[in-house]
Amino acid sequence: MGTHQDLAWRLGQFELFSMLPMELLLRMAQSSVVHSYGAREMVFTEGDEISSLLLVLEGDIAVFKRSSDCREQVLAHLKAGEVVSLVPLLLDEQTCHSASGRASLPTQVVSIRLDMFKELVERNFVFHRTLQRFLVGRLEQLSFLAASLSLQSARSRLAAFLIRQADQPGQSTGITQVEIGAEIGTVREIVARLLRDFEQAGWLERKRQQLVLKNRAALEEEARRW
Amino acid sequence: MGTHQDLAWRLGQFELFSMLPMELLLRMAQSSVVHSYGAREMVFTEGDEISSLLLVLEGDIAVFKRSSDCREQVLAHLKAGEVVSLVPLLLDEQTCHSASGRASLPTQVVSIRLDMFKELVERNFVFHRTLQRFLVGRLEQLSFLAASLSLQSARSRLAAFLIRQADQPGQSTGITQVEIGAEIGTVREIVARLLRDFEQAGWLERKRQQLVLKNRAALEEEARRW
DNA sequence: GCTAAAGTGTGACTTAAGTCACAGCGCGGT
DNA sequence: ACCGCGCTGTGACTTAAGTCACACTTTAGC
Repeated sequence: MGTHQDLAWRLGQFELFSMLPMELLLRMAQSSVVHSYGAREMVFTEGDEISSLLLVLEGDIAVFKRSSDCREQVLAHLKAGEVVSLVPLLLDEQTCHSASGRASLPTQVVSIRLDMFKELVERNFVFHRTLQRFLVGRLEQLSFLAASLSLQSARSRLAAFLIRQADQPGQSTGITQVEIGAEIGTVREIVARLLRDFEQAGWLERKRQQLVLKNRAALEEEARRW
Repeated sequence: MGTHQDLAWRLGQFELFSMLPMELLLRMAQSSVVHSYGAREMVFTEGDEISSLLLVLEGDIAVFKRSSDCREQVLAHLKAGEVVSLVPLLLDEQTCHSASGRASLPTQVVSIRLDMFKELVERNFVFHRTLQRFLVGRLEQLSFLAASLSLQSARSRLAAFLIRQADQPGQSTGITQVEIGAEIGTVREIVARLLRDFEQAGWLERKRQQLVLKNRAALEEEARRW
C-alpha cells in the first residue's frame, strides 16, 4: 500500500474521477494524504476549518449534528467514493464544517488539496454531472429524513430504519441503541422499548448489537404509516 | 408580457442562464410555456409525472410532503431563478415529483422542455457551477431543518422561524397559523399557544395574520436553544 | 479471573406535543 | 347588513416521547 501510483489507481476507480487521465490522478495523489480511522472515531467536527477535500476511500462516515444536551442526529452516511466538504467547496463563503463526521466502520479517507482539486476538475463535464447526481441523491434522502422526523412516529421511523439496515450488505461493526437513536431521532430508552414491542409482536429477535428480522412485511407495513 | 423575446430576456437575467447567448435563450423560450398561480394554489403534486423542467420566474413555491392525516411539512421555498424538478433531471431513473409544491405568493412559473434544456445546458460550465451552488445551498438548509426537527423544541423552531421571516423583504400575502405549523413541524394549536406565550413575554404583538416583533434579541436567544 | 466500562432492560415519572371541542372574530360575498 | 366560512383563541384531555433511576449483562483490559 501507500505508493502514489496505488492511490491514483484507487481514485480512478471511483465514478467521480473515472474519466480523469492517469497523469492527473497521479498529480492529485502526490499531493494528497490518506488517513485511517477506527470504528467510532471522529473524522471531522462541526465548526472546524476546512483545509482540504475529504474523499472516502473505504468504510462509512456518519455525518451528524449535536444538540446542547449532547443528543445527536445523523444526517447522512458517506461511503466509498463520496466526498465530504462539498458545501464550502462550492459556496466560497463558508469555510468550516457545518456538521461533524464519525467513522461508523473502519474507514480510510484521502484528503486532497483544495486548489489542486479545483484546478483538475473545473473543466471536466463528467465530474460535474456525477457530482450533481450525488448532491441530488443526498437532497432526496434529507428531504425524506426531514419529512419523516416531522410526520412519522418514532415507531415507524425505527421500522423503516431496520428495513434499510437489513437491505445493506453486512456491516462488520454492530450498532448500539444509542446509535440507532441518533439515526432515527430519538433516545436510547425509546429504541429499547420499541425493539421490545417488535420482539413481543414476533417481528424480530434481539441479540446484543444484532437484530434478526423475523417478519419483514409487518415492519414494512409499520414503516409505511404516515 | 408574452412575447418569446421577452421571456428569453427574463431567463437571461437569472444567474443560471446568465451566460447563455441570446440565440439559445430564444430557442428555449420558444418551446416553453409560462403559467401563473395565485397564492396558495397548487403547482405540482407528489407522485405526478414530471413532464418538463419548472423554473420560478417570480413569486415563491413552498415544497412540502404530506402525512396520511393531512399534516404537511414544508421542506424548501423556491424563489425566482430557482428550478423545481432537479431531482429527476439528473437521476435519470426517477420520473415523478417526490414532493408537492404550492405557491405561497402569486407566482409565475415557466416550464421548459426537458430535452431542449438538457441539450442547451449540457456543455455549459457556468450553468453547472451555479446549479451546484443551488444544490449545496438547499442541502445546507435541509440539514438544518432535519437537525432542528430532531433536536430543538417547537418553541425554539418557532422563534427561529419568526426571525427568518422578519429578515425577509415584505411578503404581500399573510401567513396563517396552519402554514406556520407546516413550516416548523407542528400543528396549529401549538403555534397559537406559543405565540400567546411570546406575546405575554412581551416579545411580539399578534395581529391577524400579522406579527410584529418587539424583542428580537429574546427570540434569537430562544432560537439558539439546542 | 476480576474489574471497569459500555451496553442493555425496564419501571415510574414528567413533559412536550397533539387532539378535541367549541366560542369568537373578521372578512368577503350577495 | 347579513350570512358563512376560514382563521384564531383557549381550556381540557390524551398520548408519545423524554427523563431518571437502577439492575443486569457483556466485553475489553489488566
